[in-house]
Amino acid sequence: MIAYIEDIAGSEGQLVTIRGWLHNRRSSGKIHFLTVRDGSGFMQCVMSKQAVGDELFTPADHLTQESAVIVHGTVRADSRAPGGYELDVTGLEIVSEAQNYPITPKEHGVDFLMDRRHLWIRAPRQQAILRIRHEVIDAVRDYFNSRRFILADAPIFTPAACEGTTTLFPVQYFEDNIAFLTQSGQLYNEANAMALGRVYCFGPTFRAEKSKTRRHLTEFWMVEPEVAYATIDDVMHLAEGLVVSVVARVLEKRQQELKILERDQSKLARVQGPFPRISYDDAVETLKKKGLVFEWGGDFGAPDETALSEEHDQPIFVHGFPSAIKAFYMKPHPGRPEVSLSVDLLAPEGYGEIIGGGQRVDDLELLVQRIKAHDLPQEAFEWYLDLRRFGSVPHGGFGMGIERVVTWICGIDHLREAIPYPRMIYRMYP
RNA sequence: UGGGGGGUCGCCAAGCUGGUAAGGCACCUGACUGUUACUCAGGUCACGCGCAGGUUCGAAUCCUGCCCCCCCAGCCA
Repeated sequence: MIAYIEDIAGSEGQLVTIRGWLHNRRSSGKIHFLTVRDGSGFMQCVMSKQAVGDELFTPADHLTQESAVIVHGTVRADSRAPGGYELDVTGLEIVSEAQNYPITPKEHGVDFLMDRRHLWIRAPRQQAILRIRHEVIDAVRDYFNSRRFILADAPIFTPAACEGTTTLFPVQYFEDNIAFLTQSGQLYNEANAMALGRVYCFGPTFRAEKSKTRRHLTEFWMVEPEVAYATIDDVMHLAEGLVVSVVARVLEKRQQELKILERDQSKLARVQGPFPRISYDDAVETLKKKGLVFEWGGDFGAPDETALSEEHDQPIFVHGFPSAIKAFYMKPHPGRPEVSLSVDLLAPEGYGEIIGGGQRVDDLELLVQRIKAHDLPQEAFEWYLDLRRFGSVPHGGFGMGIERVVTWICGIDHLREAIPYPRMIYRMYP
C-alpha cells in the first residue's frame, strides 16, 4: 500500500510503501537509519542487516543525500523516532542516485542558499514556512468566502499608476504600448465593490522601489478586500477578524511546523482581539514620550513602528494619518480634513506594518481636486471617477501583505524565506 | 541613493601590526545493531585568497581603482 508520511499514524503494523528522497543517513555497520522525506513529512526508516540480508543492506551503505528512493516496510510506533513512528524496512528501491548534493546538513551562508533556492526548499525549516504560507492563504480565502465576499481579481497589466507615488515596472505591451505591472488592485476593487458589494482580490503585486530591507520584495502577494457602504470602523473590524482568524488557523493546524521553527506560540496565542486602536495623534505623543524624534505630519519609519508595537502584545491599529502622506483616494476626516480616514495594522514583536487601508473618497468634486493636486492625469482616471458619478456610496477596504504576515507568524527575520522564489532588487535567480 | 560589514578549497571558517595559506564539514577507506548535524581511526583536498594594477627581496595581509553580496535607513504591504 502506497502511503504518505503525514498519514502514517493510522497505519501502525501495516506494510506500506513510501516514495521519496533520502534526507539523511546514519549508519552503525549492521543497522542503517535512513531519514526519508516524501513531501508530506520526514520519517526514520530502520534497516537491519540481519533482517534484510546483505544484498539489500550493502547498496544502502553509500546511498547519498537526496537520492530518490522507494521504501517498503512495516510501520511501528517508537518513542525514539523523531516523528513517533518509524519504518522497519523490508525493501528498498533506488530510483535515482543524487551526486554531491550541495546543501549538506552543515551551516551555509544566505547567498549560497539563495542561489540554490530550488533545492533549499527541501529543507525542513523551509518546508515548514511554505506549509504555513499555504495555511495562511487558505485561511484568508476561507475567511472572506465564508463571509460571502466575491473573489474578483484585478488586472496585473495596468495602463497607469494607481497612486502615482511608487515606482512601477514597465513592460512592453505589443508594438506600441507600455503597460505597468500592478502595484495594487485597489481602484479596480472599488469598481467591483460597486457591482458585487463585498469583494476581494488576491494576487501578485509589483513594486519597483529600490528597497533593500528585510521587509521588502519587488514581487509579493497581497489580499485586498473592498466593501460598499463600509466605514473606517467597519474596515478595522474586518481586518481584525481576518488576522485573528488566520493566526488561530495556523495555531490549530500547523503545530508541527511552528515547532520546527521554534516559534514562541504563546505570543501568537495572545492574538485574539480586540486590537488596540491608537490615533495617529496619540501615536506621535507616545513616540515623543519614548524619546524618539518625531514631528506631527511625518510617516512612521521602521524604528517608530517597532516602538509603538512593543507597547502591546497584540497587533495594533494606528488610524487617522495626515492626509498629506496618504494616497489621493483616502477620505478626509469630516471636520478635520488634514487627517484621513486611514488605518495601518502593525504586527507585534517589531514586525511592522502588515495591513494598510481606509475609507475612500466618495465625493466626485473632491476626488477630481485630489487627482489634480497629485499631478495625476485625469483622463486616465475617468473610469474611476465614474464610480462617483453613478451611485457613489461610502466604502473602504485594505490590503494585507501575505509574506509579511507569514514572516511574523513564523517568527523568521527575513521576508525572503516567506515565498518560494523571492524577487528582490539584486535577486532574480533561480 | 546614503551609512556600516564582508568576499580565503564544493560548504563553513582562522589568518589581515607583510615572511611563503590553520581547523571543521563534505568526499574516500575501515570499525560499530538504536542512531538523532551518530561516533571513532586513517586518507585525499587551495602554485592560490572577488577582479585589475601598484609598493616590496617577499602581499590573502599595505596602497589605488572596479565588481559582487549582506545589514541598517528611506519608500511601502
